[in-house]
Amino acid sequence: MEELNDQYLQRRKKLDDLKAQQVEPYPNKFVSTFSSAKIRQQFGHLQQEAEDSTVVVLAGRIMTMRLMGKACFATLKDASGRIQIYVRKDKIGETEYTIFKTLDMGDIIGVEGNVFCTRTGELTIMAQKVTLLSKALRPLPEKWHGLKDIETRYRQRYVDLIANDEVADIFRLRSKAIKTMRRILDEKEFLEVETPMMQPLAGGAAAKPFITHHNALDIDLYLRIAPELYLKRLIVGGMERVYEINRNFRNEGISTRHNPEFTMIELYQAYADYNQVMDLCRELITTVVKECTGKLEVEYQGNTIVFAGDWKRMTLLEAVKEYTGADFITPKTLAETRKIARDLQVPFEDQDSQYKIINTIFEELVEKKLVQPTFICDYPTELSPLAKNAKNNPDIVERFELFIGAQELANAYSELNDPLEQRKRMEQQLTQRERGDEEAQMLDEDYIRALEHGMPPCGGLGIGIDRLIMVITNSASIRDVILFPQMRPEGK
RNA sequence: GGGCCGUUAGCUCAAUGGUAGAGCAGAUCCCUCUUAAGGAUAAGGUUGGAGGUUCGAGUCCUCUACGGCCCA
Repeated sequence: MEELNDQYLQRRKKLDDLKAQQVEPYPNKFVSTFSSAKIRQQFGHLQQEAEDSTVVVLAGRIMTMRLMGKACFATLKDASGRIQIYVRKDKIGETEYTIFKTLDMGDIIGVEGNVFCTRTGELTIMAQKVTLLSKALRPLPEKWHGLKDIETRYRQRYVDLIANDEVADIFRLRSKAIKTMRRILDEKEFLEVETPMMQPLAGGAAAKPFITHHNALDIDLYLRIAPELYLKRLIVGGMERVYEINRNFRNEGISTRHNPEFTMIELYQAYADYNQVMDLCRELITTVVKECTGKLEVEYQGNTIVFAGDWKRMTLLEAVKEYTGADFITPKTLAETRKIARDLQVPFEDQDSQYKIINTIFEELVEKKLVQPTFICDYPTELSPLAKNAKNNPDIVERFELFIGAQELANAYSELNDPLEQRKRMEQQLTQRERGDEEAQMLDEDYIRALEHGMPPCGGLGIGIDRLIMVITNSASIRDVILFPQMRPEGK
């Protein structure tokens, strides 16, 4: 345990004193009848110096105290907000007041009393009774500046939530966004399902997995990098419309946009193609933005993002041409492609194919410019082993990615349902894997067996929930929208 | 992985290479309409860690831990 400071010791002493006076510092339960928000709602009409005789019971954490001899104003914080209480010696009694005076900021108390409005117009509870519900042994951060230290905010999110009211707002919004998505999909008769997080093969995306071990079976298992292949097995099974909202795990770097575990919604709709999925994607996001922010415009990191109206749609090659000037719509040789990449100062490997280089150019130079909602379509087949070919071009698949605020928010395609083609693609991935591409996909024989039973034509979509929440809460870092972001362990 | 920046009291922040300070919080006292309450008094530090340079290091150098930003 870390060294104990004076304030901790002081509070420990107060704890002992309370026990000596037969005051239970950690009682089992407390029944409250009001929240701070409910009090504001029900008594907010009270004029200055007006009073209501209704008795309210409320619990919360003491955030500030203004002690004046025989009376004290304090601010309580509960899940719904803050409210002032007024504790007077002549109202609660001498012994009780003596105990009250020993309480500290950070302590959790219950208050019983009636509501009035002060001379200065602040809605306040006149306490008739105060009950200690939990003694806090550690001091609160500074009451005015809150907790600023970013490292402490992430490592000790509980302190962050106590000290900085706006933090909980972000997570309330996050919850609302997810509920909204569930509601929309439920209305469309999608079935919410849960598929394995621990998989014998990590499929469905190009990413490095975490590996764990099952002792009884004595096998290694992967934490999933995507639920895709399982959800599509359900489409084979006839579920027709399914979605899953849960964590994926990717064993990669940590940045303002990447956390090793992150939340995705993935959905699959039988008999749909990527164009229908595109409409659904837009509906989901605009509805979430509208219901969470009340508007269809969002300020994000200095830009105004407009969700109303049609969203820009362009092919990958069109986007590369528009934002870099490099024209691959007119076919180029590999040598010409390499030269263009060098001229644009985009790095590539000798074994990279032409489309891989074009994709790198896109990632390096184009993504950062896609601030307004933009659908990028028609990806190269070799980079999309689970997507169905475009009708007239075997090099291209029916796929789109959605970019908002210069980051990828969604990925979707018309799902490949030809088992023979799927086997060929997975075998190509295996070859790339053997050549050292750790992110190439694995060959999943059971998945191909499932396709061999016949999967209806199907559209699939994945939306990165964390990044969507970043946009609607104007958060610069993914850590601001994840309650407990991954951190290196504290060295002691 | 590379570059830059940061780490000082519980919290928020100061401090030309020359005695480590302030505000809040905490302690004691005064105070029954305060709201960053107010007034008085006293206290609170191994400056992230380990080395080094120097008469003298929070400050300069090296290493290291953790974090932030940018790049890959």
